[in-house]
Amino acid sequence: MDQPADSNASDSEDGAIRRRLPPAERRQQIVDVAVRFFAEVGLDGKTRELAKRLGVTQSLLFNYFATKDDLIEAVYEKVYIGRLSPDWPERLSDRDVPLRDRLIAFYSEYSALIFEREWMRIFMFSGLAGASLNHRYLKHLGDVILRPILAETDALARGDTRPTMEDVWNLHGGIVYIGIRQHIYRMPAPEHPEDEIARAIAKYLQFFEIELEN
Amino acid sequence: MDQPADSNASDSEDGAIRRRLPPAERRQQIVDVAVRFFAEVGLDGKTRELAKRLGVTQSLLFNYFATKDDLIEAVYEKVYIGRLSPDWPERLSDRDVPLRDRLIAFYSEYSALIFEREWMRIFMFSGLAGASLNHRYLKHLGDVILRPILAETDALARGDTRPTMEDVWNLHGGIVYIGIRQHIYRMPAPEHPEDEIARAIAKYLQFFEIELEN
DNA sequence: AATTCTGTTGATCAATTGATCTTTTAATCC
DNA sequence: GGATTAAAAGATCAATTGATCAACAGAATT
Repeated sequence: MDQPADSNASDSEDGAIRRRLPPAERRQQIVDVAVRFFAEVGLDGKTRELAKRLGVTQSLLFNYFATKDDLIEAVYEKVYIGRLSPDWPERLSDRDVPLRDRLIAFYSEYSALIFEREWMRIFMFSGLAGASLNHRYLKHLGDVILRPILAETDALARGDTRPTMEDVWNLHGGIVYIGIRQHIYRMPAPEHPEDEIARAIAKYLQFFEIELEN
Repeated sequence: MDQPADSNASDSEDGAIRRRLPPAERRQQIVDVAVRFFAEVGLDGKTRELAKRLGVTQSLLFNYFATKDDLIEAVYEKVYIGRLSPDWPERLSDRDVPLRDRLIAFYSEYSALIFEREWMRIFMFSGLAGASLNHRYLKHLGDVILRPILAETDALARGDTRPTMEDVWNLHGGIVYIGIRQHIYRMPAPEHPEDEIARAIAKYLQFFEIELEN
């Protein structure tokens, strides 16, 4: 029932037994499972249940993380790290490409990253808990993504109403809310989020009378 | 320090001592404080800390609620009940008033209700916990508010792109996201949310080429 | 094959937590 | 003013929880 009698216990790609992993690998495995676990049940999830999911003793966790908070910190980092690739500021500012295309390119890629249950929920849990990483992330997002979007919009806006930072937050929020509905509230998702993203962007650009070719 | 020696301990409007309240009043007081408490620390907040805030013994809570879950259920109800006044469907459908005015009226009133820390956070906590009240609320919102908005928009839209339910969710999400930023992520809020709401609505209507007077 | 090394287990601790129950005491009734 | 009622306190239970530590066992080394 448990596992075929494989004399060598430490292989079997994603099997169950494999005891005695090298530390780096075990640590990574713990963090991977912890991300899914805490994303599902919240940061108050119990170490014993996490250990059960890992097929491992609860005490083993404390060989790799001094405290539960340390483990959660590792979960944060695993989830937050690399979520915003560093070349987006310049790609968003590349005026050889129409702004609409830049925005669609960004939000298509970005939404593929964040419309993901683990990210979305851990981001929300950590936000509610007031985690500093959350604040830093949002500040970074504002500085590095939304502010350039505002600058580009402002450069192209033709109407008499100038775009503001709040306009960009509104665009952003409307898009992110798709993921919130799906993963936080577990409501049915739109079939083609890309289409909704494109529409949101069109709405945004049209408001400032920015033509498609600019 | 604690309280002037008021021989009758049970008055003093919002003072500290007043022991021995009538049950209905005590129950209400517990729920009121519990709403603020759980909104702040999450639904895993401990009964002992809640009791301390009430200036009451922990065991007293269980004289009014059989279990902690019962208390949380009471918190849900207190927070959810009456959040959507029942006359909005017709007010949103009153074509004697320009759609823009109807939308602004609704979202001004609605945002005043939901841009509130307790509501926003408990809604999010309960959403993450998968509470059924949360699902019911969102379904209700969709049926009773967003669907009429869609119908009204569709009746007035002049362009060749027809509005969809996702467009309405996008409008809604963009507005709600203001509150999420403020109360979940604790970011600085826009000074005049009403202005941002009006702008979001303008964006929405303009996309479907709906004039201000319609 | 024996030895060493270390990843992992199992037992256990102390603090915490939801919940129960007896006792106390403030308010009401006669 | 003393008796009665029930709201609240206080003590306590059993289960849970994060964390510790000695003992075990799988793999590498010699």
